[in-house]
Amino acid sequence: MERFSNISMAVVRRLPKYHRYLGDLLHNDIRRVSSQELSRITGFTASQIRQDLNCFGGFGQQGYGYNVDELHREIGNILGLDKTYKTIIIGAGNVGRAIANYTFFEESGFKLYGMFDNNPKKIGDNIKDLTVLPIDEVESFIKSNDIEIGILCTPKEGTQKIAETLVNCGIKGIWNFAPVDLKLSGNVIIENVHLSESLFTISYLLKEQEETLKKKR
Amino acid sequence: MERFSNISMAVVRRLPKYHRYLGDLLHNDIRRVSSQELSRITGFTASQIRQDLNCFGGFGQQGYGYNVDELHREIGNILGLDKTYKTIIIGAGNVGRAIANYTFFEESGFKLYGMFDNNPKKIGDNIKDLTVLPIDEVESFIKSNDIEIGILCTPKEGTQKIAETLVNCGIKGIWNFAPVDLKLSGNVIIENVHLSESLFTISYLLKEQEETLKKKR
DNA sequence: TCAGATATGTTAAAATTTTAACAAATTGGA
DNA sequence: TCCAATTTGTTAAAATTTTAACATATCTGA
Repeated sequence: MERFSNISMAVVRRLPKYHRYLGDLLHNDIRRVSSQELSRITGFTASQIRQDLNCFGGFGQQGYGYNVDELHREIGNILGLDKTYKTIIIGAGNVGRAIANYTFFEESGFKLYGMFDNNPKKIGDNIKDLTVLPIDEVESFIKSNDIEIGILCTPKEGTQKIAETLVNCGIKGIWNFAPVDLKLSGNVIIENVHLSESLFTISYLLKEQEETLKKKR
Repeated sequence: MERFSNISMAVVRRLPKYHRYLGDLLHNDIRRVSSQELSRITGFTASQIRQDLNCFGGFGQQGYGYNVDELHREIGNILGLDKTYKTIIIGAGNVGRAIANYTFFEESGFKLYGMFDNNPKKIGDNIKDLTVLPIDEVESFIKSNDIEIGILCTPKEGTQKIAETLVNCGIKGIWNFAPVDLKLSGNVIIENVHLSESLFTISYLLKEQEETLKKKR
């Protein structure tokens, strides 16, 4: 991924974990934490944690550590969790429905405004408090509702085309569950959840482990 | 992740992509491909592709390139796609149901043998051709059916405990959709799908991009 | 108030990952 | 048959990421 920022993706992908663990600490009324303790909890090295946090500023205090509440809030801000985002789901199949009903989604500031499908059997279905709309209406819907994020839960085939449509409508981010790598121009953010690749990785690791265990014997 | 193999996770995570793109080529009756062409398609550098493939053996031929069919098959074998795996799903909520109905899952050799939940309202539900069983029965079920992979679609709270149970029953791999990092001893493979972290990453990137665009103006 | 303990921010080193370079092998057309 | 073009496998360099080291600041208990 080509980006302008000097923060590496490796760091970015650790931020949500920090946020989650700090939330846990907060939940347990722990007010103060050192990088060493965070290391014990998260499994990252203390050095890495300090270095990561320092990308965004000195949140800690020498001799004391980090204030849990403050750090949790700061990372939340860095992650943009203070904002809310308007979203739609394309594809009202199993995955689309699961995301629609995923409570964490709205808890994190992502508000679902609409669901779309091209299958006449699904159009008109009620999912949560929404009615599935025909895909033809997606362009006008995005424009009139200022939708920022599109969630693609479509089968492989139509996905590239619909993604292009979304980008043309000015969508800013795409959460892609379809097993394709989208080729899109412009400044759109793409975040893939490639379940098939995740599965294949398990398959590989299981096979690898079996072979290593075999050799050890 | 600590592993015995000298193949890095970075390489492993690219293998499913190679496999997918080679499948596409095969589907289009393309018999031969160079690392340069693969680079164009996949977005990885030709150098990286050659280096990755060479971790597993010399599949290509100088002056010719790679035979698509052969390479596709070889990578499939490396990924262990020739095998089948017996799986169960824990948690018959939205995510659990989506996975159960995810056709790609069974196409890839993962056979779903059972679904479990602790909610009396869900126990007895029919999902696909399976009936949701009470979680108390999971131990005996795993042992008597030689289940190899457990798919955790449970809420945050109970997940660590149920994972420990699975490991004690001899499960080999866990596909974890719960927003927790499992702490497990032994040789069990853990593959996380942390949707919340994926969401937060989008949120971060959107905010970052907005700020960069603002500066440019 | 003082001194040892603690723990950050930061710089430097080590490790890993990616990219580049190129020799050697093969292809394919004249 | 021969030669230029192609393309791999492999080695070396560059870039990135992680880990270690340590000076400096703050805390805490006596």
